[in-house]
Amino acid sequence: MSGYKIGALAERTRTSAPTIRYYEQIGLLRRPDRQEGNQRRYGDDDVHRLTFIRRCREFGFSIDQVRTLASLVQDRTRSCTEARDIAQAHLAEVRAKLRELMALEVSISAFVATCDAKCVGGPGPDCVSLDELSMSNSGKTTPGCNADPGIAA
Amino acid sequence: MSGYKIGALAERTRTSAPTIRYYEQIGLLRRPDRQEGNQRRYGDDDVHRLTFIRRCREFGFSIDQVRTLASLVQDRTRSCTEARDIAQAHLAEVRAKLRELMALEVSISAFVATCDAKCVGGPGPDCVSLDELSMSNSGKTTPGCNADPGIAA
DNA sequence: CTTGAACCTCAAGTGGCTTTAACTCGTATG
DNA sequence: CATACGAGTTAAAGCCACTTGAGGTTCAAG
Repeated sequence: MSGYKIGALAERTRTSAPTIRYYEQIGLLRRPDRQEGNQRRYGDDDVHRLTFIRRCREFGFSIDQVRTLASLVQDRTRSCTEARDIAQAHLAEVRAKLRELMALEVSISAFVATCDAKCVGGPGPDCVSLDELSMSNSGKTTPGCNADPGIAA
Repeated sequence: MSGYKIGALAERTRTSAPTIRYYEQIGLLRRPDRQEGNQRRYGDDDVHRLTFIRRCREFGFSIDQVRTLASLVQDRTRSCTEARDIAQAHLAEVRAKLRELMALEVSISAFVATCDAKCVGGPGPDCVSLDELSMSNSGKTTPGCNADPGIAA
C-alpha cells in the first residue's frame, strides 16, 4: 500500500534507479526501509527531497553544494542568506563559463568561416587553417579572434 | 644541445609534465627518444604538435576530436573540409551549452533575487525560496523563471 | 661529494554518474 | 505448479581528461 518502490520514485523525480542508489551510497539520500524481500520502500518525504536535489543539480550545483542546500532546508534557523550566498557563488561560476563559451563561439565560428573561405573548391594542400592552430604566435589564436578562450569545459 | 626535456616542452606549451606523459600514454603524442638516463628528449616537431593539441583542447574539442584533427594536419589530401565539419559539429555543441547556461543564469539570478527580497532582515523561518525548489509543481522552477534549464554542465 | 630540483614509473583519485554481471523477487500466464 | 519476465538486489568496473601521490633515479650546481 503506502510506499514507492525505487522505480516509482525514479519516475516521479525523473531520475534513474542506479542514480538513486548512488545518492544513497554517498549519503545524499537516507537509507530507506526495506520491505520483505529486501526491496527499498520510499515515502513522500523522499519524493520531496529527491525533487529538490534533482532541481539543484539541473541548476548546475555540485553534489557538495546540494548537500549544503539540502541541510539548509532542514535547519530553518539559517537558511535563506546562506542559501543565497551559495547560489551567488554558483552564479559567478556560471557567468564565467558563459563568457568562456561566448569567446569560444567566436573563435570556432571564425575557424569554420576561414575553412569555408580558403577551401571553397574542396580539400587541397593549400589549406592553412589547421596549420595556424599550431603556430606559437603572439596570443592570436584563430584568425578573426581576439578573445582569450581560457580553459574550456 | 638539441632537444628539450619534458619540463622545457611543458613550459613552451603551457602544459604540465604529467599531462605530456599522459598524452604519450594514450597515443596522442609519439614516444620520444630518450637520452642516457632514460629522460625524454623532444624536438621542435613536438612543440608544434603539442601546441596544436593544446589549442584545440582550449577550444573545447574532445581528445578524440583532437586526434582526428591532428591526423588531418598530417594528411594533406583530406584536411580542410573534414576539419571544418568537425569544427562545425563542435560549434553546435558549444552553442547548445551556451543556451543552457543562459537559461541557468536567468534561473539562478532569479533565485538570488527572491532570497534578497524575502529575507531582507536576515535569516528566518519565513524563508520560502528553498522550499519552492522541492515542490513538484507544473514546470515552473524558480519564481520569475520560465526557461527550462535542461541538464547542466 | 652532497644537495636539491627535475626526472622516472606505476597506481590511485577526481566527479557524477552509467554500465555490466550475476543474482533474487514478485507476479501473470499456461 | 512451473515458468517466464520485468523489476529489484549487490558489487565492481568504466567514462573523461587529467591530477596527485609514492617511491625511486638522474642531473647540474656548489
